[in-house]
Amino acid sequence: MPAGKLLSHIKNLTLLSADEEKQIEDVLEKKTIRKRQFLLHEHQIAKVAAFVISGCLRSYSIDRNGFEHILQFAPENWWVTDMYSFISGKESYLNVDALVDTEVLILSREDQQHLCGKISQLEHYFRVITEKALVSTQQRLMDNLSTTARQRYEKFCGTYPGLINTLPQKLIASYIGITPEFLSKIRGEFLREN
Amino acid sequence: MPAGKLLSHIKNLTLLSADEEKQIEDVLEKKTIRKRQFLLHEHQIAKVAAFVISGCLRSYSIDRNGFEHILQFAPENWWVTDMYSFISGKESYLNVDALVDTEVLILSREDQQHLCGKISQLEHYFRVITEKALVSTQQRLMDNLSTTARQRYEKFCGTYPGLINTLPQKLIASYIGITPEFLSKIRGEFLREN
DNA sequence: CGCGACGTTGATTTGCCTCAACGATTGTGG
DNA sequence: CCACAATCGTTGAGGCAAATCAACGTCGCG
Repeated sequence: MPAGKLLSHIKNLTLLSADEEKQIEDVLEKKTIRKRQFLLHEHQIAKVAAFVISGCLRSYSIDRNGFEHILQFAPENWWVTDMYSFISGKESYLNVDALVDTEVLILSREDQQHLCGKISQLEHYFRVITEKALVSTQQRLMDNLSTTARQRYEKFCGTYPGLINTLPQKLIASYIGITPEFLSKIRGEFLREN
Repeated sequence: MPAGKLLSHIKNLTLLSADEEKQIEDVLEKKTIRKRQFLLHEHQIAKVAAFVISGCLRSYSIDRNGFEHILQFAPENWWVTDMYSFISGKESYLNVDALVDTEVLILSREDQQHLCGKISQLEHYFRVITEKALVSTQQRLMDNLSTTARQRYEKFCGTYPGLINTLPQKLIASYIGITPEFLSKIRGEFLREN
């Protein structure tokens, strides 16, 4: 039952009847994305969103100078897509690829909209998780406006202790918005203090 | 009929019966917020959100050095609150105040949740506008990670041509994440080029 | 009128970037 | 299973975008 993890995730926030569960399961497609493979390329249309069952994806953009900026890591139990493209139907500006071999459930925007019209608990679920995503993006934005690179790194360590030792530092640097070299220097200081 | 603007806004995205409109109107409270008055102070609990009928609010945080960082301007037809506090019930970290005399409709989280349970079109409305808010916050975050102050200023001018000549430059600087002095210098260059 | 916020401008400082060189680690083809 | 390339992390020298600090003119408002 590959959809089990997602159904549990939904049922943490609301209730579903057995019939509703079945309707949801029926539209989901399980998929494996191998390390370095893409779920979505920029300039494509993001017709689907992915729920991560195991592994880890990331979404990122590439700026005009060729630098990557990571918007989101998506480990177990996270959704990921290019939300802009997903809701507008226009070209995405994000890439989504796998940091390790990853299993996901695929849900198309079309199926999502259709099901949300039929199952009000599902619409509730998506409203609530979108609200949470908004809050965390807002807080990250405010952090970027008000704190130094070092403070952001310390906060990242506190918030994602699990990812620290898994991810290449390159990716952490990209997420907190600095160069890998500068992150290395911050960590240097850091160690020297203890 | 003070709720007219909000009902129109909802009906741009979905359909409402006359009875549903009435239920919504019944829980809304109209309020006037004079220039420099607060809708919400940090460390309070954000029990309500506000929909702006006329005027303009802003939400902002104050960092440990006493500097303000503007998260959002809320002109006509925008919602504003401290989303973090609104959904979690915990202490807010944002302030919301009025830049000019402003008329708003007040909706409590309690009423919102209750009505969304009864009127599925309303839940749909809030899901959709939350998705849009998420997209615009994500794009602003990516801009802050990948562009220079000058590019952000030019983009701001393009995106909010209406606000440029209304707002003190101080506030624009705070929104794009630079000091007022540096914004002044950018504008200096800018003028000298034309 | 006079005070206090605002915008401007210049001198100096600083946080972070750029570029370059070097080991260490990973991974890959033979 | 090894040799070699590619990628990653570290370190240092130098540079640049933006912050800081300070002085000054202007304007709106009590």
